[in-house]
Amino acid sequence: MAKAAGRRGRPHESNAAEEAAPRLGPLADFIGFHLRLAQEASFQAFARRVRDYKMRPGRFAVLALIGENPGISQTALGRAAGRDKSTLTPALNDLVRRALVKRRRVASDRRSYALSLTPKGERLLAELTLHARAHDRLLDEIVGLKHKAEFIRTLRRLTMSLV
Amino acid sequence: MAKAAGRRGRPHESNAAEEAAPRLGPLADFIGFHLRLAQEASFQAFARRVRDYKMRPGRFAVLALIGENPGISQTALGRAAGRDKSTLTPALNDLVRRALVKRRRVASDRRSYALSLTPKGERLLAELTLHARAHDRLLDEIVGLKHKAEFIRTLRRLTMSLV
DNA sequence: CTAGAATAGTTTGAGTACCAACAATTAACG
DNA sequence: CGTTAATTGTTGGTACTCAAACTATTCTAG
Repeated sequence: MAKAAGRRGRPHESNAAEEAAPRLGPLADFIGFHLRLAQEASFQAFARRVRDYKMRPGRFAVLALIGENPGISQTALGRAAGRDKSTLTPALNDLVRRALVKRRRVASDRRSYALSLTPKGERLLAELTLHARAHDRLLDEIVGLKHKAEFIRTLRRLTMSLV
Repeated sequence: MAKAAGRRGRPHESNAAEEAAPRLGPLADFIGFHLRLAQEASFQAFARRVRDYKMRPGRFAVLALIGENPGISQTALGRAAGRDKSTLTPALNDLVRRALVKRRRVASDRRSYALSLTPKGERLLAELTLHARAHDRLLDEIVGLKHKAEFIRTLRRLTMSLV
């Protein structure tokens, strides 16, 4: 394997080692590798789409989860979004500063916050959701509507099983 | 003051807003959202597995791609790994410092480097590949061997189509 | 009632990512 | 040849991530 080494004289040909399509080797069969590439591609595509809102997929997910679960705590939000709670602190600071999210102290447990959207946050979420739907329709097309449900089930199985 | 300010002592209600399983709302149907969660879970699981080597999935992919394509340039490596070239500079600095990768100047194009593994790099790659295979066998089990090929094809389609 | 454990959120530090701007080198074309 | 354009890798700026250490509060034994 991996022959084609050694000759150093006149590299008149593919000297530059796989200019177009490098070999993936064992990587080609690794689910994790392709998972990462696909996730990054989807992430970038969505980020480009909503660039004007200064929102990226993570922020959108936070906004959507708060909108869907008013009163949720930061810790629970982190679990749902798959992010460490320490990651949410600056993100929420930003969203609160932009008057999209409200942090309300909870009387029964003064350690935690109850998060909710402001009317402005609701409006922005509604608008972003339209873009997100459009983005996901594109993904649907690529995945194929027939396979979508099964594909998402598989992704969820991975998420759940690996913790 | 402000002691008995409210009604305490009735915490049997699910006041804390979705403690166990928050609602996902529209997110539940978004491929990108589940893609991110699954990728992160797989990433973490692999990172835990090879923690002792001070290697993470991205570094492993870089090592594997160089091993598979000796002489590859940093730019081509970045494309293959789905990373910006500027991201690779510090990563390669580290790998060179650890004597796992060699940077060789190319006579025919003195702008670029030809990357290759050192013997030590080859050995580490071989060892890491074993762990990667074990990790991926776990993923195979979750995905189901029957669906693996189709699953990877779908991921590749996403990567290629979105660029 | 009180000491210790557990939990919510914040801070800090290291790592990783992109992009834009840059110097050095090479290619394209008159 | 010489001017201009493109490419390779690096640097600097910003952003996002986790994990560990920390503060404040609540829970739990005893």
